[in-house]
This record gives sequence, C-alpha cells and structure tokens, in this order.
Amino acid sequence: MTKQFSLSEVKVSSTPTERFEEFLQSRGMRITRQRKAIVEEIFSQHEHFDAEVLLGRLQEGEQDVKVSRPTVYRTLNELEEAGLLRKMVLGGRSVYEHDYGYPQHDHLYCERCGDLIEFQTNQIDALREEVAKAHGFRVTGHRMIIFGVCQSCSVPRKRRSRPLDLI
Amino acid sequence: MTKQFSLSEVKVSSTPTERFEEFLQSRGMRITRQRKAIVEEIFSQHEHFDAEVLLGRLQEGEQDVKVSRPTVYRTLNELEEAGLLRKMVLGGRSVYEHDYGYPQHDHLYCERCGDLIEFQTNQIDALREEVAKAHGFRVTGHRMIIFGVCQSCSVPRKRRSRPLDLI
DNA sequence: GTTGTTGCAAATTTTTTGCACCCAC
DNA sequence: GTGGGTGCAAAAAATTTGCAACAAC
Repeated sequence: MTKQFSLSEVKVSSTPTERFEEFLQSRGMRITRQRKAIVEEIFSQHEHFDAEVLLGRLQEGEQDVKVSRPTVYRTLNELEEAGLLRKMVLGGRSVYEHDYGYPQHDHLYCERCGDLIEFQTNQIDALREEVAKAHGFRVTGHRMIIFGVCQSCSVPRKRRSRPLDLI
Repeated sequence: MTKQFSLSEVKVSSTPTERFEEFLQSRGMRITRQRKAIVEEIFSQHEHFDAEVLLGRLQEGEQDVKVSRPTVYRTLNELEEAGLLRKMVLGGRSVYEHDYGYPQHDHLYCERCGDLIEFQTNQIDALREEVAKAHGFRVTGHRMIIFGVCQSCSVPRKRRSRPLDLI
C-alpha cells in the first residue's frame, strides 16, 4: 500500500505537484507534461532561482519533455497564484523561492555578493497586523528585505584607513 | 543678507538641489541644466513617481530645458546614489520617492488600486539590528512592503456569499 | 472532438549604451 | 579648451503575446 488514504476520503495533498494539480483542476486548467516537469524541477531542490536559471535546468541534458521559455514564464505565474512560489524582485529580475511547506520568512540581501539569506522572527506578524489595522487594510502578505553586507564580504583584505565608500 | 553662513564657514545644505550639487561636485560631475530641472521637478511635489511619469512632467508644456529619457534614467540613478531618492520595484517598474529631509518609513501597497500608503514604526529598526547582528550583517538599509487591500477597495458593492478568490 | 496549451517568432516594456555634438568648468 | 554630459537612435534584457499546431480531457 503506497497511499495512506483511500480514494473516498478527503484528500490532503502533501506534495507540491499534487497541490499544483489540484489548483489546476479547480480552475479547469490542464495537467500537462510541461507543467509537471517544471514543478518537479523547481521542488527538487530548495534554492532561490529565476526564470532563466530554471529554463537552463529544464533544457540541459536530454530531457524527455521540451519546455520553452514562454511556458516557463507562464507556469511561474501560475505557481505564484497557486501559492506554491513567492516572487521578489532583485536587481531587475524576478527571483522565486518555495512558498509551500516552508515557513514564512524574510531575507537579508548582501549587496556585494548577491547572497540571499533567510531569517525568521515572529515580530513581523504582529507589526504587520498592527499597521494594517491602523489603516483599515486587509493584509494578504508582506515582503521585507534587509540590505547590507554579509559577514564574509565585510572581512577586510587589508587594513584600510578609511571605508571604501568614502574614497 | 540672504545667506546665514559666510563662504568660509562649513556649509550645511538644506535643499535637495544644494545637496545634489554638493554630491556632484564631490564626484567631479557637472551641474547641468538638465540635472537641475530634474531635481527641481522631483522635489516640487511629494509623491511617488516612476521614470515615465517624471519624463512626462519634464516635457509637458513649453519647458526651457529639454530633457531626454536617457538623461532621466541616468539622473535618477545618480539621485539614488546621492541618497536623495529611494527606489523600489512595484509591478515591474521602478518607483521612486523622496529620501531626503523625510522620515524613514515603509509602505502598504493596495493590490487592487495600486495605492501606496506610507507608515512608520520604530519597531523595524530594532528588528533590523537584531537580525543583522545574529547573521553578522552590516546593514545599509531595508525595504518592507505590506501587501493587501486598502479600505476603500474592500468596501463591498453587494453582499457576497463567498469571497472572490474562491469562485 | 473540444478546448486549453505549447512553441515559435515577434512584440512589448523598461532601461541602458554608443557616439557625435554640446556645454560647464 | 577639455572632459564630462546630452540627445538620438539603437541595443539590451526581461517578459508577454498572437497564432497555428498539438495534446489533455
């Protein structure tokens, strides 16, 4: 027996693929080989990525399914709508990350090496609600990025008499 | 006497234009009519704007200075570097706001009407430092946007039995 | 068989760049 | 006068779209 639930029971989807397929079905959209390939590629590893990187991963080697650039873009939008991906814009391109089966978090962004580090704190939720209430807003989400320089990038190579940005 | 300080005293700039000119001089860049026109147009009103809107404002009517699109983009970058403007990306385009002589704040963004509302709280600074310290980050700034639906957009036209996103 | 989906090529949108002429210093 | 700045046109980069062929239901 490979499944825990029989067909007549209420199905609680556990994998991103399942959840995406439910989303598609609920909208009368089709489960295609391309969409399957994209979701599986995305959730095969937990990293931040952009459309171009994903396309590269889908096209490298001999894949059984061909996926084009427009389809990648279209499917990324669908996955975002389905609540499986979160999008943010960094340096002019859209960067995605998993937003399913993964705790809510925010980011530290190193302006020097581009590294994106996740952090989590419960303080943001409270703040979010407080602010929203004060303005009569109904919150659907938030995005917070702290910009700066990460530890390894701020290790000085040589002793400097003045910081870089004053030169 | 129109100035409070003599030429030999340390100058404390008060207007955005002055500050930008100091920035330019410190970099060996020139104070041109175009750059002047752009700064003055931007700081003549306190609103969020994007490159296209600004260009429109600079070109409408009979202006004494002609400013082209590339110059607008180049100057916006300079103003950001000078610390006079803050940039954020919303809906695929860069949106700017004043970042000089104006208190630090963040935004509520209405996903329905696109309205951008400023809010301020001292809680974010503390949070920022706390998180940064924990990760060995040197913070240079942050950006926080709360997404949702504003009060006027969430006023129901008719009584609905189910929320929109379930249809 | 219908109707949504895909790939292709082309279009769009936003922003940047090369370069000859121009002007601030 | 000299070197940075500007406008123009063109390029670049990211993303979207029209459409005919295709495939999921």
